[in-house]
Amino acid sequence: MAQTLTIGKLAQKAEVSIDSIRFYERCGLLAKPARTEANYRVYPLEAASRVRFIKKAQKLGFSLGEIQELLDLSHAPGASKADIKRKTEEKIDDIKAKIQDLNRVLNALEQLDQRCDGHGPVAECPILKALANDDGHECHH
Amino acid sequence: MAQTLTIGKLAQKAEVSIDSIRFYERCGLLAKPARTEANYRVYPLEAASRVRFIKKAQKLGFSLGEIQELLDLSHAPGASKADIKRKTEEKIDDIKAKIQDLNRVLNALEQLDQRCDGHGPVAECPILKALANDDGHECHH
DNA sequence: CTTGACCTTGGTCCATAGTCCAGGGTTTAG
DNA sequence: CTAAACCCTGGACTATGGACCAAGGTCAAG
Repeated sequence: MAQTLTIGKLAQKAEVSIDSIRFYERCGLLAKPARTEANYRVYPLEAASRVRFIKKAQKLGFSLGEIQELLDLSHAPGASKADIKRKTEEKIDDIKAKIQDLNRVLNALEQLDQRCDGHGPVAECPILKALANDDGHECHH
Repeated sequence: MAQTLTIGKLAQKAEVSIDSIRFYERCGLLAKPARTEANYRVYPLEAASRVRFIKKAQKLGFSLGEIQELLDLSHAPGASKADIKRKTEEKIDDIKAKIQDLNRVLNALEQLDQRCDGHGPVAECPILKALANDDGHECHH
């Protein structure tokens, strides 16, 4: 019977909120669906796969804009696997760069943390001192 | 002569924008400064250290809200070094968690990437297929 | 005295990915 | 028939960290 889905059923099947589905539609990630007489959205069953595609790609670090590019490519007649692979590898590099940034920050924080024994009043805190001192900025007159 | 700074000079010394300084003031990170007759903000020289404190802490991953907590602690009479050390360690854990999340995403992306040889039309792309298939969702009827 | 550089307030706007709400109409179960 | 559960639109709101704007006042150099 249910060859089609209402927005609520689709949301349930794809495990997202109704609002998200309307949002994806506004962004162009989801095609505008057919409507009933009463102006209700009517989705084919395959719409659930599409929404889950979006969710999975999001979990892999792709933004909605990037996901749209992936979906566009997947329908483009001239597109090749290399195009998708390239986008994947760009994202990989992207994430590696973020990890490196975070590792640098982590190292800096750990070094500060080691300098502080955690005993005594805040006035002598080496962490605060490190943040407060003006290394390399005050002597350019 | 210049025992004090205008907002423009302060911004220049601390290497931030004028807008940032006003923004920090609105957020309570920077005390409201004295004013001239003409209603210009007048800062003591030490204000530059304070602004640079904010910038450095930001580079270490602290949000403005967290920085305000650090600054509050640094002036609280009962605060101890342990309080600062604790906040630092919380941030360390925070960043470690982010790195782990990113590493998980990275692994998943790299596995997908390896599955694709990069040759041929997009229709057979294993990456898109992996995102499109409905593992573990379609069979609960 | 005029020009340009600086300062003021209060407000809007950006990206991101939605959430929530009001004020309607519709459909379904009892 | 009625109440609950569903659907519609459009707009406002969330957090973050500012950037940018208009329209005006002020200050220093030439």
